[in-house]
Amino acid sequence: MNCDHESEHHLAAERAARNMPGDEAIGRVSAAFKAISEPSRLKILFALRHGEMCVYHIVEAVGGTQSAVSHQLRILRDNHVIKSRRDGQNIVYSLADEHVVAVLELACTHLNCKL
Amino acid sequence: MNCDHESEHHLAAERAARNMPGDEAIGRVSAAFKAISEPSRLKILFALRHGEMCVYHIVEAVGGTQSAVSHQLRILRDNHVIKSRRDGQNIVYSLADEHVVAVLELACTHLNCKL
DNA sequence: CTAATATATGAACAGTTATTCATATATTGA
DNA sequence: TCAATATATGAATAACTGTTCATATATTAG
Repeated sequence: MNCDHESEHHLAAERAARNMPGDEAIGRVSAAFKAISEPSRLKILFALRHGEMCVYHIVEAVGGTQSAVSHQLRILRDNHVIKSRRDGQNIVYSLADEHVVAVLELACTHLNCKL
Repeated sequence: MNCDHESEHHLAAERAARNMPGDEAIGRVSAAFKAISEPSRLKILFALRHGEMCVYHIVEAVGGTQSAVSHQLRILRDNHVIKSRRDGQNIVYSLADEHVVAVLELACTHLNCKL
């Protein structure tokens, strides 16, 4: 039921268990990646790479209904992937910081997707 | 029903729509992020940062049943997040490449998680 | 203040997904 | 070949999540 317990792998397993982030950290990272993993939300992020936009224009860029986009924006903002500011009647959204761009570009490089 | 159509935002929206990756690319990126977004699979990735491991030791490091871990490993491998090789009776798993480490570290930096 | 515009939100339904259980496949040693 | 070990997988259920619809809130113009 067990394989070699003196092996390199066993040592790696011990180190891994000892250094495993707590559930709180795992949960936050998980939520962030989950937020950027849905196709409709990914489209929003790819759209916002071209500059900040209000909701109406995001809808224009990615398609779908205003309600659906608004729900998705909330999830992205709650997970610190995008940020928002009010400008008169509009709420203007933009990517939270350069980390977001970097992660998207890394993923595209890794998967051979053209940006 | 429309806000300023000559604004910067409108131009950004046009550019965004024009340069939006196709559904195929969006789907691949989405699947990859979805793969690394589930807590149980994230734990596997954090574990594998300490070196390649066979299934038994991954189970040891992350907890859960052998079956559940095996299902998760399949999803990670299908999405090119991890790779595997056979070594006798064991299948040894490891992170696919440095992109994976980089993405995890970016996320942790962004979210102020200690690694 | 009122109407119009822009955005957000709660509830409900539909589709997706992680886990469990039982079982199958593959490799090794005897 | 047979038994033991290591890993994978199909089906089923339970939990989660995205979208829609209806409606609410907030800002501005008049």
